[in-house]
Amino acid sequence: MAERSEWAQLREQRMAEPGAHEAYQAARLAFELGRAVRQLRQQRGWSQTELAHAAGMTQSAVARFEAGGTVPTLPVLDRLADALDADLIVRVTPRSHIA
Amino acid sequence: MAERSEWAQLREQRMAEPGAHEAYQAARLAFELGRAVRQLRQQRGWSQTELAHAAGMTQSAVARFEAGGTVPTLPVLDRLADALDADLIVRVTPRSHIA
DNA sequence: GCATGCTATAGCGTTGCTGCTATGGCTTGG
DNA sequence: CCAAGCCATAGCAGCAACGCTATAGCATGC
Repeated sequence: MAERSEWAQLREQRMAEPGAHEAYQAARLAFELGRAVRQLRQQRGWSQTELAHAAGMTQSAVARFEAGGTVPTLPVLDRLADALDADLIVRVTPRSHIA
Repeated sequence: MAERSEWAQLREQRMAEPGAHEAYQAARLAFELGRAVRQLRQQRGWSQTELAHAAGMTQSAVARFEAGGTVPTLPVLDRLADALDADLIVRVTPRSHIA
């Protein structure tokens, strides 16, 4: 874990900055979504290449996304979810309990 | 309703195209999210300008988003939700029931 | 009439995600 | 050893969302 990818380091720097609460949350979201998708994919025994094809993208895009390389856009998330026979749920709900 | 904005027409065209299932879903999501945010904002009795300021953006950005003008990105949604004291929930869950 | 406040659009520069190809490392099987 | 498959990155073009200013429409109040 000594050396990391370019964007992984950049993202980490961002998250460490003082007034970066928003960007931090976004990066965190990207990370967790990536993990969720990876989990679903592996549960189905699919390779990144297979998922990529099913979702209309390339293996590199899947890899980048799963690693949290970028904050994905909703269209992409939707296609991935669809390929995985999953539902994409996006909601803005009044805060019930403070994090 | 005879004349519409540029992007409203563009988006409608996209949604009408034959093989545009994915883009259609994205546009739909944008629309519903916009409505949800607008509702929350109005519940608080805020103007677009006030919300914009609280979320670190301008009134025009809020208006464009609420009208479904663009498919919002997760960072923006997060900031809006935060300004509205709301939680942004994004999840990819295995399909429980077919739509 | 005029001023004020709220919302909707237009136009434009900037940023960042997407989509792609190509490559390298790693493991497994022949 | 070599081939094949999987995953991670780099580098680049293209494009859509963002962020902004300015403006117009439409009410309301003076």
